[in-house]
Amino acid sequence: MGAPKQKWTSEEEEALRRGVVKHGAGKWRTIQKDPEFSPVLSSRSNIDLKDKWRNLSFSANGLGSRDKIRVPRIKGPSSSSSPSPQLLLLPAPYNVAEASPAEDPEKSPQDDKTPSPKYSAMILEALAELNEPIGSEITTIYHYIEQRHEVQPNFRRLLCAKLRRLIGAKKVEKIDKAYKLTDSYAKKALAPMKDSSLKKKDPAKPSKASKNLSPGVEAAGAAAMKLVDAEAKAHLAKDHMVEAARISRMAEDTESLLMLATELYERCSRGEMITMLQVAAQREDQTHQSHANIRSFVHG
DNA sequence: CTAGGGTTATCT
DNA sequence: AGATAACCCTAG
Repeated sequence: MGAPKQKWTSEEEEALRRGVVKHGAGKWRTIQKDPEFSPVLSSRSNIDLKDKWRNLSFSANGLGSRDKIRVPRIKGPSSSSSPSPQLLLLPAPYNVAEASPAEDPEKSPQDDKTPSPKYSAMILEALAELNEPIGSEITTIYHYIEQRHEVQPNFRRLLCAKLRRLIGAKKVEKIDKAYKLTDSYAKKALAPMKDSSLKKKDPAKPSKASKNLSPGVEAAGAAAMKLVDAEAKAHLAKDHMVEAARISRMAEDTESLLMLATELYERCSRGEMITMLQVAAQREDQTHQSHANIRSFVHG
């Protein structure tokens, strides 16, 4: 079968564009059947057209400009004056004007701690944090990382490749559609926590901030946490909660913390996510009133 | 049949 | 390793 990979030719690409202009995006079968483009696109299936158009769209508006989220209209409908046959080729992704490598004062070569986001680390951490015995679905991992770090629109595709690489490195195991840390790697990851207390690689690590919480508070918090975690947006909530706690630095106050959890719980129950800054702000504003509410919540 | 998620191959 | 393009699979 030797069909290594069939790259799209300029003719095919243009035929596709014209087809979309003529019939509209989504009518792949129609375009492919149209005698006008049929000869050129004979070796392409309707699905191929769709996929190609998707790639084209992402490249066109993914990085350069996000004005039009979809359908990069090539030409106006009544343009019969100057066809300009080959000016249709897209200028490809406009890289967001990367600064010249000549000077970069803020970048010190010696500081190699975080040269780049390091996707591998993010994935590994996500997997470790999720810690699902059956493994984590790729979309779950994606969402987890998405809220933790700002990612690009093509990150999803990247994730796939990354995962595959990690599997090759025996760090990750794939079970059906789920990904999980390999046993050996998990051990290795947990082992070095014996004497390396100076590990401040990630100061924003959640861990357990609660120390002297009263039973009631702890239970309520755990309950809220659990419930939230069950939802799809759980990762978001969890992390944001921790973040908020950090920002406010009033986490020591058990009631404050509970209040946060309550807020989160209520919001999440309604199905939407909110920015923690808002919650934090609200919290400060209505601290006094909240205490009463919290008590009611705990007892009721 | 189409839309979208997921996978593999190939190029920087 | 990061990114992109082509390809495959499945739900609606």
